[in-house]
Amino acid sequence: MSVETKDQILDAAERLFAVHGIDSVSLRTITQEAGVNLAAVNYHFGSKEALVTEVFARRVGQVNRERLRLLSEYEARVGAGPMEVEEVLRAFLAPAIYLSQDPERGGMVMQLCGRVYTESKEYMDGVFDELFREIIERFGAAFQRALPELPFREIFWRAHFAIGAMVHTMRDSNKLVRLSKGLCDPSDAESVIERMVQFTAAGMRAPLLPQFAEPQPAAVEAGVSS
Amino acid sequence: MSVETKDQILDAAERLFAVHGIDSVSLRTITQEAGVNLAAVNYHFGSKEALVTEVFARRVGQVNRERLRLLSEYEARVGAGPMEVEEVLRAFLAPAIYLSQDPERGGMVMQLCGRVYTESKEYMDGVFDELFREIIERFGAAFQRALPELPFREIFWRAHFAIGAMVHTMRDSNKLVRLSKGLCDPSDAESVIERMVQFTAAGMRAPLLPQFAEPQPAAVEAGVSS
DNA sequence: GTCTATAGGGGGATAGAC
DNA sequence: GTCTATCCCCCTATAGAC
Repeated sequence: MSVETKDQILDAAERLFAVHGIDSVSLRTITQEAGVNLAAVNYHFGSKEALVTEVFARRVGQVNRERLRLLSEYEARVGAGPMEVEEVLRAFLAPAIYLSQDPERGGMVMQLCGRVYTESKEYMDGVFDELFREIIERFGAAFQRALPELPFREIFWRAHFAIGAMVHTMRDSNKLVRLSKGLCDPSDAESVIERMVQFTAAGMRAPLLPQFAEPQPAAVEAGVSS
Repeated sequence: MSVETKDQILDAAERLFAVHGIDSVSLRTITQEAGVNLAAVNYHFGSKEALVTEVFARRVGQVNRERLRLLSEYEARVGAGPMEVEEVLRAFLAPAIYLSQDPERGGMVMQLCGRVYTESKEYMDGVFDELFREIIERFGAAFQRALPELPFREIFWRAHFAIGAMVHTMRDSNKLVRLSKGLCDPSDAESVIERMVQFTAAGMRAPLLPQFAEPQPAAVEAGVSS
């Protein structure tokens, strides 16, 4: 059936991209790994670029839906009360890291998701923006609510740093193990998530440096001077 | 002169790798950009892999020497006194970020250095380890001294997260500008460094979660029970 | 939908003249 | 040290039979 072939190609491509990177993997290798014919890629996807985009969109879409589900769940739980930045971060970070425990994929997905961010091509910018539009809106608002005193620009910067910590861990766990001579073990997703939440939450809460404070609104200054 | 040709190739390769990535850039493109003959690459470097390794080693070596210089300077300044984690982080982060102000390279180096970490190939593992051996030793000790209550494993994890924030910023400043719709401006290296030091220092100082505490050494337990 | 065969281009590396 | 010319490989994409 056609759906099977398409999925076999997607699965094989995902596996190979995760290990070797995008540019290094040829359609020949993918179709061989998938056990399908070379021409099937162009029949089902049209081009290698389109295949790459679908591989990434499939997994990122899945992760982002789970992120939004967790955030909605937390929003329902706190109601109108205050938000904890740890919980917002956990909703964002856990779905990506947690996939590494998927027994069917043996830790490959973590690397794959890391590559989504670091190797995304220009031709994917449109898809990428669309996949993250709602994420940015919803999580931006949640961070703003958890850290009301922080200018939005600083929230964006700090979220960017947090994403960097996440992506780097997803991509380069091999390097971490090697450089730490085995001291750090990234194979236990839950403890990775806890460490990451702890680190990034502290970073998000860091005091605001005066040079990055918002300029005072005119109304406030007027009130002081009058 | 031969040195000129070699450097022209290195410069052109660095510039092209920074923009397009390693696998996407051919030797033909590099030699064309450098204004030298195609065969010159194999004459001077032996292979594309060797060229790639030299491009990266040249820049990383330069950054790492500056890191060690700044750390030594700070160590001399504090003498036997306590160390501030901010200063250790600044010595590590600033040299990489600061290069983006190099007027001769117009911000390309930030991307290039980002790729050094995220696209380093297996064949570079040996060179990579050698380039970072002294960095890990010296900065590991400095962090341990600044955060004496933290188990070394946690220092390693947190430094890994900090490196992730750095690398992500170096590589993907375009995406940050685009997704933030211009709100975040990574072109001012000094304010990027300050934000990054602030974020990562807070993360490094985060309280130790009980499940990650070191098991008590036997001598201490013996002392308590006796 | 799936295959074979091939077009058509670009890649890294090298031999050998200068 | 530098060039030209070329070998031989692998790539994506597609035409056309089944």
